[in-house]
Order: sequence, then C-alpha cells, then structure tokens
Amino acid sequence: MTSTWAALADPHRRAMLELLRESPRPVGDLVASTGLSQPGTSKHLRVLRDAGLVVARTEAQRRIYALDLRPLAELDAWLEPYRRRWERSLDALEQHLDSQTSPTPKEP
Amino acid sequence: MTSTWAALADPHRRAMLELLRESPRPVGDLVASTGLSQPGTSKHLRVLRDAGLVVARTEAQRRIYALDLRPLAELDAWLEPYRRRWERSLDALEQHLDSQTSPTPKEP
DNA sequence: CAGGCATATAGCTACTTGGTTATATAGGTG
DNA sequence: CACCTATATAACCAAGTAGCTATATGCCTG
Repeated sequence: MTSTWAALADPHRRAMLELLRESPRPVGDLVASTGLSQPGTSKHLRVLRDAGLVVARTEAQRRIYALDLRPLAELDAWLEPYRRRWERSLDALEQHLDSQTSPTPKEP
Repeated sequence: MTSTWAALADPHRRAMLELLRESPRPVGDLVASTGLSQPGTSKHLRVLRDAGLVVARTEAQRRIYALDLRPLAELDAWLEPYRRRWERSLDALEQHLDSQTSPTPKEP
C-alpha cells in the first residue's frame, strides 16, 4: 500500500489521475497537460503503473492509459476508522450548534 | 495537500497515526512501538506535525501527541469523486447479482 | 544547583526521486 | 525498406529523505 501513498504524493501524478478520471487517454495528452517532458511523463506513468493505479493498453503506437480504482478503494478503506472519528465529531458539533447559524465552525 | 500524502507514504508514520487513533501518547510510547531510535521517531513526528496530522501539547518534560483529523478529511474529500466511480461500479455489480446472496453488507 | 529524564536538533551517510537530454523500441506509411 | 510517430528506457544530476550517533534543551528532583 505504501506505493499507492507514495505515488499520490506527487502533484503531477495526482493531476494525471484527475485527467484519467474523465476518460482514458494516450500519453501525448498527459504530456500536454502536465507540461513536463515526454520522458518525464512516462516516468511518472511508470510509478502509477507500478502502484497499480493505472493500466495501459496498446493501440497501434499509442499506449492508452486508464484508471484502476482498486488501490484508491484500498486507501479509502484505510481511512475508514479515521472517518468514523471525524464524523462522530461533526455529529457532536452539529448537535451543539443545533439551533444556531454558524458559518465558521471552530474547535471547542 | 502534498505534504499530507507524503507524510502518509511512510509505513512507520502510518503506524504512528494508528496508535494515536486510539489515544494521545507521549513520544516514548511511539519510540517503543516503532522500534526506531528516539531521534528517528522525533523526526517522523516532525513530518507529521508539519503536515498538520498531529499536534503536541507539553506536559512537564513529556510531549503528548494527538491526532488532528482535518488533513485526513481533506484526503477523503479528494477521494470523493473517485469513490463515486467505484460505488457506481459496485451498484452495477449489485444489480447484476440482484437475486443472489449478497456477500458485501452495506451502510443502511 | 547537580543530575537525570524526555525530547528535539545537528550532522553525517546511503539511497531515492524528480527532472533533464539522448537513445532505443515498436508500429504505421510512403 | 526508409522514415515518421509515439512511447519507453538509459544515463546523469540536484535535491530530498530515512536512518543513525552525538549533542543540546527543558523540566523535575534530591
């Protein structure tokens, strides 16, 4: 799972994933959108591939990259117990502010 | 946000967070649980502090570290659009398996 | 105030990483 | 086959990181 976190620690890679969330794309598109060199982009794609976050299919000379959501679902599962905690806090806060209008929630 | 992802990319740091999820603890506890040197542990704690994932309060000579959930909530928000995607897939799967015994219990 | 305990910082080293340019590989097309 | 397009890999460099040991800081206690 470490490789997933590490892969997501880079802003360029996160941006690439967001692009791929819309639809699968060839490398050229990602090169254009990141503004990095083509080899640089390929290097990032390798990291994402090694982490299992994307898969590539070959189409003539092009490699079409697509998201694989499973590692993200794993992160989501990791977050779950923490999420329960802050949801509990929010519930409490909500109860506390029950009858008020508060634009800026604060730590008690 | 990059600092949050980067902080979580290290297994020792994730383990420390899991410890702190149970309750706030002094550094000594974390040293013991990680098996790292004390300075090494302190270094990791600094990364977590800089990312805002933990806060420390001083209590005599001890520093008691506690989780701050807010950066994790941010990650959760980042995951949201992806989550929608895999939930949609799961919905589809579910429909497909409609008349069978459901192995994955769900939130009511 | 001396000494001990708990933690942080400094300073070092080996390794990893993000970026580059140059080159290799693979497929399409004249 | 010669060449072009698209992508990957190699080789290199600067900067960052994870670990260590040694040292500084801060607080308590006798």
